Parts: sequence; structure tokens; C-alpha cells
Amino acid sequence: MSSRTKPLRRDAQRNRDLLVEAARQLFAVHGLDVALEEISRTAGVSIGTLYNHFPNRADLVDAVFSDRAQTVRQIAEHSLAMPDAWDGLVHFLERICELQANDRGYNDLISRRVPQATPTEAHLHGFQLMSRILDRAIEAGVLRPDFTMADLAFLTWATARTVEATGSVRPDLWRRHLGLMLDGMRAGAAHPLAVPPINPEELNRAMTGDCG
Amino acid sequence: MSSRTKPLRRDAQRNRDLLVEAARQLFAVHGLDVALEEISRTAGVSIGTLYNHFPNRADLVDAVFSDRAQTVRQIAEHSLAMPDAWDGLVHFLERICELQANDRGYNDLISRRVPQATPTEAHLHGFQLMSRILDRAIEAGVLRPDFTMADLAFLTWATARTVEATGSVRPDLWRRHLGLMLDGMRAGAAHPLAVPPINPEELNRAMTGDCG
DNA sequence: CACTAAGTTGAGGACAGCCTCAACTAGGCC
DNA sequence: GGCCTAGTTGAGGCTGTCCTCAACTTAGTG
Repeated sequence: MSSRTKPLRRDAQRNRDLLVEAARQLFAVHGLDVALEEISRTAGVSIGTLYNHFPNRADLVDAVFSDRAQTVRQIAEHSLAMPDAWDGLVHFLERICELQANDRGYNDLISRRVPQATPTEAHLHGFQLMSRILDRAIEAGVLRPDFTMADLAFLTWATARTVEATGSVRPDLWRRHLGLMLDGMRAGAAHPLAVPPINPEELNRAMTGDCG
Repeated sequence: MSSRTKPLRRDAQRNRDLLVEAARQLFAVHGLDVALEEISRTAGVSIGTLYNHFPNRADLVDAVFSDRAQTVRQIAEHSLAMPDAWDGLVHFLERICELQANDRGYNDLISRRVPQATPTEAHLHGFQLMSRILDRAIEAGVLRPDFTMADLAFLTWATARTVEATGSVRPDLWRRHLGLMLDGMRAGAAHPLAVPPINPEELNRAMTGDCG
């Protein structure tokens, strides 16, 4: 995270911070596709400076959302600390969807095929925690046993488009649809599923958008 | 549909057909955002001719998908003809999702905020039939009573993004996720939902993308 | 203060897609 | 066949975004 390679001059650091802050705000409102020139303009800095600090758009996205893996980890830990396995799962999903709903950029990032620069590190730990949230709920007999990590991606995708479509009209509508999904995830609701889950390697390809 | 205003010269009709066919194919593979010049090139026709026949992109989209409302109507009618209300509902949803999965253009059209030229006519009749499919299933006690037409939109959105992400990796994965959703829609699975459904007027705004 | 390396600037080239219009071509009716 | 209008053509202007680079400015050190 803070593995600073070079000390960075004071004004340079300030400009960098201004850029990240501007990007954070614009991403949140307009999604990840904002024009880079608009970001630099909002930051009060030249477009050349933006490219100096962030050669690719992905680098900027990374800088803006570098703390999110941490946030997700905290949410996951809090969920695991909750006594009831189902409540923990619900809490986790609600918080994640909330993040999506409150930040169009994060919504894009988490659901879309975006070339991410640093795909690993704290992410992996987050995945482990998520996996434990599911396992615990399955073992407790509250989550259907055929539910897998990969199926969580579906929830993310579903919420992504819903928020995109309804966010400006009914910002909380995703809660209703998450409720529907949750009712389908309960152990008692389970009917056999037509098709096996996607495997991790396929999921990765789906996420990064390998159009093979 | 065939309310021909002017007779249209023979070569003009041929070119129009070529354009629609080219658009159909390119939309299906690449979605609704293909470059219009690529469409005209594929059709073997000048870009000027395309603009002559279809002043807006929406007009072309309309021409390509004008038959879809009809198709949906037929699917709905077939579903209503099925003796079991639940089977009918499932059949309807599976067929609709299939349409989405098999045509990226239709997937865009049905789920995204696309300015449509002709929003009405056979569509309304389709809506009525869909409404009857839901009502019948609710009355039969198999579909949860708090499920509304507007909630079907969620299913569409969810499938849209899922297909977008996984279509090239696992073209049938949507069936699994539809299965999960269906288990959440069953009357027996229902738990109270956090938030009321979106109303038709709001839904319309969400569909057309009024960013108010 | 002076000097230099680090950092900034913004005009401008490259590219992609949209759309127009004046010049051209060819159906189809007499 | 000849004519006229419907239809076609495609170069070119417009817009918006990406990205570069040579000239300039400034932080910070001795």
C-alpha cells in the first residue's frame, strides 16, 4: 500500500492528492468512464500532470479504490463476528450492495470488465473471509448448500445493473431485490439448479472480459 | 407494422433490407453500440444510404427488433396456455432470458436506457399478458403475492449483466441464476421485503434513463 | 542565492464515430 | 428511348477523447 518508491516533491504530492480526490468524486457520480481531461480540470491541474502521475486510467482507478479492499475486509470481519450465521451473511451482502449503490464508480469496478492494475493482495484475504461467511451459513443450515462463491458474483452483477437503472429514481430499490435474492438463497427455499456453478478460473475470465 | 407510407423503389427496398440484416447480425454479436459505418459497410452500402433510411440509430434499432414484441407475445400466450401456473411462469422467464442470452443487442435493448422510437402498441398487449401470467401464479398460490410486474424488471437487469459478463465463458450460466431467483419468487420462500416495489411511472423513468 | 532535477503545462496530433450535402446514378413511367 | 425524381455516394467537417512532448516553472539542497 504505502510502499513509497520515491519521496515525491511536496507540490507533486499535493497535485497527486488533488487528482485522486477529483477522480473519486467524479467516478462516484458518473462512473469510471469520465473523461480524464475533466478529472484534471476538476483537480485544477493540467492533463499532462495527470498522465505524469497515472499513465493509465487503471492506475488512477487503482489509486482511488485502493482502500476498498480494506473496507470490504472490515465488513467481512464484522459479519463473521455476528453470532447468527444468517444475519452475518445478510449484513455482509447489504453492506456490499450499499457500497455499490453509493458509488457508481465502485459499481462499475466491482461488476464490469475493467482492466485492473493490482488484482491481488488484500483481495485474496477478502475472498477467504467471504468464503468463510458462506461456509458458516451453510454449516449452520441456513444457506442452501449448493451456493458457492461464484454465485455471489451474480448478486453483484444483478445489483450493478439495478442500481444503474434505478439509482436516480429509487436509490434504495436494490434492497427489495436483494431481499428476493436472499429468499432464494435460504436453505429451505432450495430447489435443484439447472446448471453447475462457474469455476474460479472461468469466473476470472468473465470478470476480466477475455473475449475468447 | 407494414403501414407503408410510400411505395419505395425496388433498389431502395433491397438496400433497406440489407441494412436491417447487417444491423441484426452486428447488434446480436456486439450490442447496440456498433459503429453505424460498420453496419453500412457490412451491408455493402454507403453510410449516406443508411442515414437516408434511418435518420437516428433508434430507427434502425426499431426496424431490427420490430418483430420481438410479437415474439414475446407468443411466448406469453404459450405460457398462459400451459395448465400449471408455475410451469407457465417459469417457461415464460426462461424463454425471455434465452432471447437475452442469444442476442447481445436485444439484451441491451431490453435492459438499458435506450431511447426507443416507438415505445407502444404491441408492447402494451405484451404487458397485459405478462401481468396475467403473474396474477395467475399468485392466485394459484405458487408465486409470492408481493411480487409485481416491476420486479420482473429486476430479473431482466440481473440477467442482462450476467449474460454480458459470462456469455462468452459459460453461455448457459444464466439458467443457474434464474433458478436461484425463481426459488426466491416461490410463495413458500417469501419473507417480508424491505422496500415497496417501484411504481410504473418510476419504472418508466428508470427504463428511459431520465437523470433527474 | 543559484542551480538542477523534479514536476508542470497545454497546444496539438491521432483516432473514432457521427452526420451532411452537393454531385452523381439509376429505377420506372410515358 | 428519354426523362424526372427517388435514391445513392463518400469525401469532409464536427466533436470528443486520448495521449505526447518540448518548453517552461519551481521545490529544495548546498
